[in-house]
Amino acid sequence: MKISSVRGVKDILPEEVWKWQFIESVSQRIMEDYGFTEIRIPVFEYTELFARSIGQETDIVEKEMYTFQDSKGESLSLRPEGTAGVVRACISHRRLQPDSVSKLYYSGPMFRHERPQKGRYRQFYQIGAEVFGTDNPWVDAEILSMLHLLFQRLGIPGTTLQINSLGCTDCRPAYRKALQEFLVQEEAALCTDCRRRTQTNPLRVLDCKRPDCKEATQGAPSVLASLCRDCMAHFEAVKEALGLMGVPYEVNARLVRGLDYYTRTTFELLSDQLGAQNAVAAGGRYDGLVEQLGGPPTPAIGFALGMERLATLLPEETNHSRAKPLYLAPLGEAAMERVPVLLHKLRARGIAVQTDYLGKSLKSQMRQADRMGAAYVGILGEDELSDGVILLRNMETKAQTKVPLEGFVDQIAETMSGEGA
RNA sequence: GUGGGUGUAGCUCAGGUGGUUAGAGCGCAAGGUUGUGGCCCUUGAGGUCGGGGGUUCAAGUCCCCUCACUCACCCCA
Repeated sequence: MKISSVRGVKDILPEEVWKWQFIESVSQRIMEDYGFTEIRIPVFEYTELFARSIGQETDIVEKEMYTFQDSKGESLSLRPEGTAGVVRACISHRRLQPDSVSKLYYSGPMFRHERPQKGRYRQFYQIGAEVFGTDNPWVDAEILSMLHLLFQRLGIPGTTLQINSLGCTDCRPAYRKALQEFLVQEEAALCTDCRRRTQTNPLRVLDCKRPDCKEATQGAPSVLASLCRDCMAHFEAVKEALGLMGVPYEVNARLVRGLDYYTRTTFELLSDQLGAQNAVAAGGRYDGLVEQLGGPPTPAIGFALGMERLATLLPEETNHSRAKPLYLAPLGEAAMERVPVLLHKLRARGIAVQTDYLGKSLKSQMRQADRMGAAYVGILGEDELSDGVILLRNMETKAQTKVPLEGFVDQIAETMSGEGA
């Protein structure tokens, strides 16, 4: 029986895995520098957690979660995103104290049952970060500057940062109502989806891609114009800080987020090279979520970035070269018998060394050594064995020297460290 | 969930109007040097032509179904 992988998931093969390692190591470094520490949370939670945080009415919860019952009949779901779990963990462990800030990051697979598409998989990897305990607008700007720096370090070209503010519980309801009234009047010009959204989630109509809908909502009231004084001041401060730091951005008053918990600052980092799935990173403030999930009132902000999307944007030349190994080429059975112990001693000294296990010809072994980028090849044949030496070939200069078997490990350790290999 | 495109060796792809043993390049393996890499040359391995059904004397090629991939809608990182 031929077994295949599940639809919408993919293997990250050895040729490509460097991209994930690179993204992980660079972002980990930056986030640590910004004062974030890692938290590792479960891949599944009670379904209710996601329903209450992301929003019962959202598509993610309504039809995209991998939900199942365990043997006790509890409804569990594979996480469709990371923020809910992080918030839950912080509440569970009572880590959210008044007047203190905590900064956490996470990474790992998320699961959503969507139709697979370019940059959209059913198991996909995200890196995310959250700041709890302050609504200081400088922190919003700090998060954005961190993303800006991250993309710079990764060498990702052609991205733009869009920001918006969705207001708070004081000012958003009024805006929502005003927008709804406007949309009802324009209803004739809207697509069927947008007519439905007018009732369920009017803000999303602003995000519709259809030209007709865009046209019809040209004159729609702007969120930004309806912000209360505090939200307005907050948004102005974020923009000012970004300006002072030289982080380029665009204000997009139609930028709306899909998850219900967002308040005030929201943002997306868009790429011009990804087709329809063009959001590489996105996030925003969610000042009400912690309390809503049963924690103390705690303002918070965070983001998540999609690793697959980022990986496709990485310039190929980013590929880092790994340390050039030593290749041990035995010839004949007597020589091959000496190999295991020799390998062990070399590796115990921290030397990267590889060998042939198939008893191939020297020519084959040389080819193989060349392919794996070996710096040196140690040839051990009958002649060498009887002389008690190993013939050490420098693959770059082609120079060959006889090294006594006795001191081989020490000598090669010195030779290879001397070249920073 | 809805539409469009595509499915031939590990990879990238050729295979007019259906007609004998299905091809190339790259990659892989062996050899060209009695024990020596990159270039070059030779040879070789590797394919139920996504799967199933149908039309036909004959199907990789036509028809139907199905699955997968892909792009867009939708949704979103």
